[in-house]
Amino acid sequence: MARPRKTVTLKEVAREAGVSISTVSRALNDQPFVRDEVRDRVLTASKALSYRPDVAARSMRTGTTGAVGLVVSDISNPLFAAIAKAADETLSPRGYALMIANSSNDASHEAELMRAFQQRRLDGLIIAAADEGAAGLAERIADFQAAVLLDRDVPEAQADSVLSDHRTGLTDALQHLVDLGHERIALITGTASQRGSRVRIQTYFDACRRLKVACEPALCRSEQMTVDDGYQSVSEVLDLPEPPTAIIAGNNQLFAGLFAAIRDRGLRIPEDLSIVACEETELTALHRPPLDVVRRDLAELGRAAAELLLERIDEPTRAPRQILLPTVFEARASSDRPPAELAA
Amino acid sequence: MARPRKTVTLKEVAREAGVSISTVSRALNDQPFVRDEVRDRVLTASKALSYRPDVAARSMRTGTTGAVGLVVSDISNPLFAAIAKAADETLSPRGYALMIANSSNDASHEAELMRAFQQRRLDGLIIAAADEGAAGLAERIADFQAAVLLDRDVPEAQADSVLSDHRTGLTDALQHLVDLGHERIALITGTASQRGSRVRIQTYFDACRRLKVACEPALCRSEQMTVDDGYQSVSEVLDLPEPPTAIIAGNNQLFAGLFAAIRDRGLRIPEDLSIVACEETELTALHRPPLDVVRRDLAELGRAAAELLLERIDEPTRAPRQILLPTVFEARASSDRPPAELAA
DNA sequence: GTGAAAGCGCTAACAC
DNA sequence: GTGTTAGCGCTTTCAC
Repeated sequence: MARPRKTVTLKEVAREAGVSISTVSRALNDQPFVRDEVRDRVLTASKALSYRPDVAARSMRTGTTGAVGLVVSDISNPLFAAIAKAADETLSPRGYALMIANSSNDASHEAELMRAFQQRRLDGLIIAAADEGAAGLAERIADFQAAVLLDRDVPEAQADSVLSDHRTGLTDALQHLVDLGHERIALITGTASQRGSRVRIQTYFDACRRLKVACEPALCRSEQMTVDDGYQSVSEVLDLPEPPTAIIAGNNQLFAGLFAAIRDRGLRIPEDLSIVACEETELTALHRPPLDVVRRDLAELGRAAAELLLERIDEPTRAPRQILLPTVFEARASSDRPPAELAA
Repeated sequence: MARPRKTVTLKEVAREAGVSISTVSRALNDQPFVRDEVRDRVLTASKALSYRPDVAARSMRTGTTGAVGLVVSDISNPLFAAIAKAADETLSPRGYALMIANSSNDASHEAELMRAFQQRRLDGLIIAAADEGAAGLAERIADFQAAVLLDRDVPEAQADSVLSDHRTGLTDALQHLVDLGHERIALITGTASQRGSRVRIQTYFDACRRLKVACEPALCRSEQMTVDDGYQSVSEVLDLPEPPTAIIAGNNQLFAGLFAAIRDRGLRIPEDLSIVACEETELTALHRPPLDVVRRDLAELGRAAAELLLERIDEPTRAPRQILLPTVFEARASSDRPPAELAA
């Protein structure tokens, strides 16, 4: 079972440098009370043998590992890449390595991944949990010395969090559509077990009621978040006796499904149907006509999460903090007056 | 410095169960020679205290960590997500956790990440190196007990590798364009320090020569691989005295740049210009008209890499193996006869 | 300033 | 079958 390791240890460096193990340790860790001459000798020996400290052994003594984890619910979502990149760029100058794991939106796999990270004694965790209501999630989060929730709401976990203000962007989008004359607007969004979708649903009903437009449950779909789900939901909504004249997709996967569905039906944008995407992607950025979008700064999200985590690691007892980042609606050319008005 | 860890140890479980530490270890690791009654007692105690083994301590003894690393050159490339997912799905049933890290195509950051993984004594590494020619890369790879290269060529590393047969798909694409009557075809591809681009360049010149069409260096661009690079290269190629009538983009980022450039110039596809993308993405899949594409099975790539790695871990001395996976050209509707012929 | 030695949590000989 | 014990490589008292 035990696999051999041809690893250079402190002991060998010590022998090479002609000093004791503890002196090597001190010299290598920039501690005081080492003569410069000795320090040089140690450094030379260490370099010569290409010594690499064993993190496992060190962390057994110190309790720290210099690594933090990122668990994302869906790695195939390109948005996450921007977040991971920004987090990495914040953490790595501070000496932390970022380890990413993917739950594929499966709460039980996610639990396993968290356990794997926890057993590796990572110094912290940034997590976009698949299901905020999963049994034991708060405890699993609390197992970490430091944890930051990524646009998730798990009150019992008492963790720091970075949240997007989905309400503002979506409200502006709805206002824009209503201003154009739309009275039946559909929202296709993801599972209510994630904060983003929950807020969108709430916002949708609030705004529709306030703006005095159709506010029917049939026009607001909350499903899983795959492309296929989006396709299916859009199809059903368009088959309603009174179909909507505008559709908002709550995330990029659903938007891809929406896009495919209207393409397959031969609908023109925006003449036959107005559409709005939440999240900027390659598709929304490059399409002609330009597509209306509710954007947010994902790099800022990742950066803020990483910074919150670092602060928490430094100061474990501080009260949990939330950071709320804006979303912005950007009108482009995928919305227009509703078809009935256009015909008139 | 030392951060306290409120961790349940074997010792405490042993006390709780009223047995010795080693018995607990045996019981928990499904080893023989433990009475069922005792095993049950241990399991109960372990559960009651919610004992979690310390991977660092264990790995210090066994030399294994149960974790493997994946280093990608660009996490913002959605293709990698499919690979990572497939690799994860192969590894996790076998008890391995996959840790992903992103080099952002920066060879020195990549070296750091590899060091971080190596110091954590990961059992293996799957890597899509940013620069095949980076100094010391082969040594860094050899530092790992097991390593698999992902579509990269680093002969000195003597590692296993999973490669895509870029030649076949691209050759078929070129043949298709030439059959349509194109005589000036441009290739926009990435840095020659990665196998994929190198093969494409070679294939391009080989095929153009064989097919007796224009084969000028000015039509073959090898740059970095960002969207902006693609945009820039395409612009330059289209500004040539004799511009191409068809353009092939060597990856999805470059394709996005290509797409943006022709959109900004108001060129119609395929009437004004024929285009082919390497790699299927949201954009190529959803666009109207459907876009010609050179596809490959990314999940298979990830799966094969993971399997190769597992085999290597089990059998460290085996001779290195390569697996070559196909690419397929799929003609859709973004290629047509060249503009001159269409006008005729 | 430097070395000797303890011990982090665990597994694997080796006793019994 | 079960307990005792010796380290894995490292940091950190504590002597000197």
